[in-house]
Amino acid sequence: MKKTFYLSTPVYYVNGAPHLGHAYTTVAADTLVRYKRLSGWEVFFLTGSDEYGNKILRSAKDQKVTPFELVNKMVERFQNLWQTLSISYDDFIRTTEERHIRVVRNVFQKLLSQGDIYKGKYEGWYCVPCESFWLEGQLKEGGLCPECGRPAEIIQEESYFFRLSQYQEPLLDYFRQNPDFVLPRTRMNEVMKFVKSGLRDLSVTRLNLKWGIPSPIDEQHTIYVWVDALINYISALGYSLNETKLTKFWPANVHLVGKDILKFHAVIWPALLLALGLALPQRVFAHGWWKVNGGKMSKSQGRVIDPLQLAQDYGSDQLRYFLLREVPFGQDGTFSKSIFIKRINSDLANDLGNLLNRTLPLVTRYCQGKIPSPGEEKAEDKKLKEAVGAVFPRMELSMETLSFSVALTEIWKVVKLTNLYVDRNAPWQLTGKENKERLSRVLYQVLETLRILGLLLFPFIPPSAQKIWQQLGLKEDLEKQLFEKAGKWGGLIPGTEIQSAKPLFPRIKE
RNA sequence: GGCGGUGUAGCUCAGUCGGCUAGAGCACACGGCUCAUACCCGUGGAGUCCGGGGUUCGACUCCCUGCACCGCUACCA
Repeated sequence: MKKTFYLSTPVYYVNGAPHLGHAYTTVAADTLVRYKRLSGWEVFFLTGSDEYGNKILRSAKDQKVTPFELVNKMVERFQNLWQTLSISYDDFIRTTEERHIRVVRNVFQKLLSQGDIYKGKYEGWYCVPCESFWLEGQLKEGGLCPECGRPAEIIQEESYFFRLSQYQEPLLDYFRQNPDFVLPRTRMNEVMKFVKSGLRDLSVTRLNLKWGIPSPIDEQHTIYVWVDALINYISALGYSLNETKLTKFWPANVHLVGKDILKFHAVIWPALLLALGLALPQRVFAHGWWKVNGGKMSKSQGRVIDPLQLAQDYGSDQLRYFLLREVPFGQDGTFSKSIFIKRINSDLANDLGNLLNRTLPLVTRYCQGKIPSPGEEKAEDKKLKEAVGAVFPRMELSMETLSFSVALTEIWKVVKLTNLYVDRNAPWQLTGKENKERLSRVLYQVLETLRILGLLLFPFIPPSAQKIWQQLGLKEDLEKQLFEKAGKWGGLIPGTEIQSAKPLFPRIKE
């Protein structure tokens, strides 16, 4: 039986258009699952949309549409972006779907009946005009609402609570036994500290919120959006309805999240799972943010990057590559057009694209456009071949910890080495009859390396990798390959006709 | 305030157990090549390794201290 791999992105809150951060999480997720598929795993890759809550209600009012019309429109934009970015998700779950709502209500009911959810009173600062609760620390000086600036007041309301406090010790036990549960490590420390400092029970319903899932026994109370949203990870697998997929894929191998929503995934979600008697996910990975002009991305300050626009202007693989290569996954990064363009030109156009594009014409010219036969292997040939082979174990190591930039650096070492190999062996000088065999060997070496590079790069830049294969005359679908077979040196069959060279990554003029 | 982290070439960062002239990529300068997307290859310059003190035969690496910056400190999708 195949090993299974279940990876999720968050369900994205669709009160606005997707921005670079959404693209970042999803591209990273897609790359990881593509890598796993090539490694022979059976993958379930889930993404989706979170569609309830006050903010959406308000956005809808502002735009004079119904909330449902708003989220439908936004979901379409997200899905359109995913298609543009070659995102290969297996399922897209919307929290407004019946299959999700039923599960959320079942979960609520179960927790209620076993005493993990109880009825109590919630007390807090409340702004009446905004209909929002605030924490004391969030209020502006003088107890003013941070949103409208009017005074907030303390009110009490009935609410259902989840006994989060009960799970403090079990959570800590789990953390201690799985020190890599949260990555990067510094985030694990933060979570650990937070839990140690004491957990309070969590209010999991809101009164009079009209855009949400009503609790099963008390329709006045709407289930708190976070609880609703987190459950998507099991509702998509049919928890409490049809559990075939749940049995197969649960627990999740990785929940990929932005660092802003780490605690929900590393504390509240595991606690809910413990209460439900389900296994805990293996890993939660919190990645960093892209900063623009030195600050956090924000609409009000005009610091929003539209990933769709970038993909349309410069290419979707170019964007995928940049996001994963430029910054170590987990750290914050800086986005600017000029950094972006430099990276693309230097790595994709000059190093990789040009390698392919300088080699193919030689094959056309000296080998009648056909893959030559390898012939005798010299020491330097062997060196290149071994360097190519060495990438696989290194890549496995780095992908294990989601170190995409490291994996790409490893691949690029081979790209550079191959360019060097071409220079050293100068195939364009091996034109005489006496050199024919050597010429064949040299070109075969480079072409075969390019074939394997295509395979290695497929998780990162899928359509471009496929184009590399096409230009090499390969007709197979990269999606259906396995590292185990296709990663073996010698896959190119001499005599195969190559295609004419076409620049893969045109240089971008600044 | 508490806890955690960071401070290394112009820029972004690597530097495992403390050990010979501190590294990479990009940028810059010069040279080579001319198959190619004016590309690729080679050579080179520069760094008080945040400041101060200590341990040690020896510290970028360990300890103390000062400064600067960043993160977390629950109901913000």
